Amino acid sequence: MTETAPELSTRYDPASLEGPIYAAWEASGAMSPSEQASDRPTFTVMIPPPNVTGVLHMGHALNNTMQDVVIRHKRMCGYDALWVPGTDHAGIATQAVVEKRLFQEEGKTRKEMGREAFLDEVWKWREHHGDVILGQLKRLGASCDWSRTKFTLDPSMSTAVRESFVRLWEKGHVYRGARLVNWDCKLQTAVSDDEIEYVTRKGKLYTLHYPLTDGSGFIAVATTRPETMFGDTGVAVHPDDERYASMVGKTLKLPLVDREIPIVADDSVEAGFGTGAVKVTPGHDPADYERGKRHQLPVLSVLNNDGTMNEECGAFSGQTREQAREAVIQAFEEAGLFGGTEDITHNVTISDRSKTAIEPLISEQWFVRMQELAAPAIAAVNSGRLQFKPARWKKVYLDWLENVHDWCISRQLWWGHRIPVWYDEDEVPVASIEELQLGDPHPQTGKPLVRQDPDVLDTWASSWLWPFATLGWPEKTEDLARFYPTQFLSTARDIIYLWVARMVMAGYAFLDDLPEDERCPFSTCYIHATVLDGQGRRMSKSMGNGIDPVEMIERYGADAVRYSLMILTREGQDVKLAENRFELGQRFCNKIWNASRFVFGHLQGAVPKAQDVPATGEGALEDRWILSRLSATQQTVHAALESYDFHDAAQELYRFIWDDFCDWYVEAAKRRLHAAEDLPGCADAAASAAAARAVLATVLRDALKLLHPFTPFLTEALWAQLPGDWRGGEEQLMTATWPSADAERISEDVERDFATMQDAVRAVRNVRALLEISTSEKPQATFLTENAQATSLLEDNQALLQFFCRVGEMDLRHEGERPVGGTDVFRAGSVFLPFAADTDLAKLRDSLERKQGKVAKGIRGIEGKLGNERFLANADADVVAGERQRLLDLQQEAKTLEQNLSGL
RNA sequence: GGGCGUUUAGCUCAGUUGGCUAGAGCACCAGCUCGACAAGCUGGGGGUCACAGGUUCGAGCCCUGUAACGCCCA
Repeated sequence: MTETAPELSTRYDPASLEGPIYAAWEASGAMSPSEQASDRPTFTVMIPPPNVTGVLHMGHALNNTMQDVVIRHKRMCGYDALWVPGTDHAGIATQAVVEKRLFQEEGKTRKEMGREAFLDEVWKWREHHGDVILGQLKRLGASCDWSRTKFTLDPSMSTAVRESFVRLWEKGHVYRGARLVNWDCKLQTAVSDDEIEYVTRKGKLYTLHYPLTDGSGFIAVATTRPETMFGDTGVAVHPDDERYASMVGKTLKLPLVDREIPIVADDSVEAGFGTGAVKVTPGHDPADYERGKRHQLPVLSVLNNDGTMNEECGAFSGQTREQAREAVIQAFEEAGLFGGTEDITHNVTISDRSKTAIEPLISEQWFVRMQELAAPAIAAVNSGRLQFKPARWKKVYLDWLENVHDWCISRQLWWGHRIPVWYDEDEVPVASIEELQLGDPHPQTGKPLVRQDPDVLDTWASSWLWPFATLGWPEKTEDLARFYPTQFLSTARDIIYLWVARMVMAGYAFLDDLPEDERCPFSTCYIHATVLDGQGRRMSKSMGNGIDPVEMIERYGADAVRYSLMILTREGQDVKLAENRFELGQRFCNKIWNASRFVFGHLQGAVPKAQDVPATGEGALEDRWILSRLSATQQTVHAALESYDFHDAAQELYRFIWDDFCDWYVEAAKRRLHAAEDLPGCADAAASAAAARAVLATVLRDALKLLHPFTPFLTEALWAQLPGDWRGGEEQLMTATWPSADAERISEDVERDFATMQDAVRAVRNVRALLEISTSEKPQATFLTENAQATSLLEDNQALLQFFCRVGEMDLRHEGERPVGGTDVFRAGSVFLPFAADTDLAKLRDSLERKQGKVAKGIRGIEGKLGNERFLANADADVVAGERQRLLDLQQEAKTLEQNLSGL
């Protein structure tokens, strides 16, 4: 008799299995939905495209595991499941990476190289270093349809981007103009409001004295940026500030440039900040820009695009901002106009990309008018067409859309979708989906086109088309008809407005030939947890506190990483991760592996048949019990997956596999399997063993299916070991059918009876431990129950009880003399094991007394309730009945404990 | 300044519409070479549910306030 299949080692070894299994999945083509549309419903997930330059981090691992769990579940449920993968060209990031490398390795700058040569280099770089992350997703087990992989700069995506731009242009949603934008001086491009962050830094507040033109003194202005004074076109004070009331309306002579500027009163000035008077520099500060507008002050730009002072700054021109700051202060000191320095902490605006200070700068850029596009995206959430999970993120989404600003979509970069606008010699623009040639006549003016707009579009201007451009839009493809709108989008909270809101806007803006309720690009937006390190800090490259998922996959296995992430991440809550947390999944995988080895060992040479499984309501108690638990677990897991409660599903599987199946059913089955071996030729024993084998096979088969979305490699490997009959002709688990619960098998009575058995076993084990009875000893045991019913339950399952308790002769009764011996209570009575000559009663007595204390406390609590008339009057009848029953149980337990103790 | 989240065992976290003696995993203590698994098995100890009020017959859960930590927006 072989207990285990020889090819299965005692430890699960993921490294040797994962590669071939993934290759087999790919070769099978099962990661793609069926070619032809059928009556099967579709289920579509679009991957949030990672940067083409990126490598997998824990956030990706978490997010993509969830998507894979969803897509595998749906695939098994019979959907035409499609998960579209791809990458994002990440304009600024990618260009910066290649620019840096070219400069370091070859000493070249992009400007020296020219646009085309530089772009060639970026494409080459992408060819060799891009899409690493997609390979890493395969390591994780992601079952994407790789045949549909998209890149946001693919020709089909370019077509979509041009189409969208021209449509917006034609409807007047896109415009060009000079506005104050966030300027990244290092990368020398505009960035949108969403690509900047605020950091609190220590800085200095300088006081400068501006003399009044009428010679009646000066006004002291407080500023953190003295060097921008060349662009000052006014000074503002609060209208209620009495200190300055008499000065409002007068003018000042701006030092160093001798310009006359007015003093204005404006509500936005904080009288308590600095001196209460602030310089107004509309060309270099968003707040001042607004103030300038309110008071019709001119806008003056004093910086070049690289952040140096421009020709407006006279002798200071050409200096850097830092140099100019020092020089200006010195000049003010020399002129006797410097009022001193104060240390402060203030917010500095930083570019997400270059991490350098953002310079607000007046610049000619392209913008999208957002308000009108936002309206249907707002309605989508309000109508329930789009659901957020957790729901609270709806508010974040709506807050942004309801206060949306126009979107600066042009970037002064080369890597990206070039703006499809051409100009004639009079600078009259025209937007075109088709590539226009210089020299061609302008469609409206007829004059020759002399240049194309040099700028490219913001990367999000291609990403926002992702849910449908990946399916072929603007072509009316079959894919688009079949798979749009999608069902599930899972992403990080920090791109709710950068990406999620814009995708919804785009769906409504561009898919206008679809009915209203089919335009929203997805029905559920799942906002996943943020992965933190063991100390609760965000994982970041600069802190070096990240955990590399690929390294974890290599150490613990992909399934362990996936499963750990799923069970550790509760919905909507950040997850703290340390490397050793993956041991949880590793141990669970190993448990599944070994439980399967046990089952396979007992199926070899004696493959049970489906009809060996006892009919509903028949068979051994443990059979009925585990089949009840199996169906209940199927229901719970399925419901949890349907509502995207990954933690709950993972938890329930853990409990079922480890506690119910391994600790109880497998152990219980051993008795019958061994009995059949020990009694060859005994028909009853053989039948009982066959039933046990059939139940083992049933539970394992369904458990592997239920586990598959979470631990796909392990379960696929084990599936291949399951006897063919039990695979039901489904050779590949990935595409096997999801099990449906047999509700008839779920029985409260059976579960209650088995729980009584478990409790009796625990009581015996506890006494054995207290009396230090070794496992090899088989003492006589008495089970004194409360009533005949309990006794007959134990009698019916006598052999099982004896096996679990490792006892010899058993005395089962509900009346008669109370034996002397080591004792504990269980939910239907007491157990007694005989004392040995040298038994130390202290531990036993201590244990019983502690229990007595707890029971007494419980009784007091319930008596208090039941003695309260208002409780009896107000509480639900079943709650009162429950408390009454509970009191009886506890009183019984107290009485038993009392008797048992006095018997010692 | 506004918004959101968190606070339950030494650690990481569950805890359903308010109703059993508040649960799990890890860690800890004691004992096990048990015919799948020592990445295992068995038993055990461990909690003033952040704090203060309130509602209720009854609060970890609902309400008000406070504190600490974290995130987002301006």
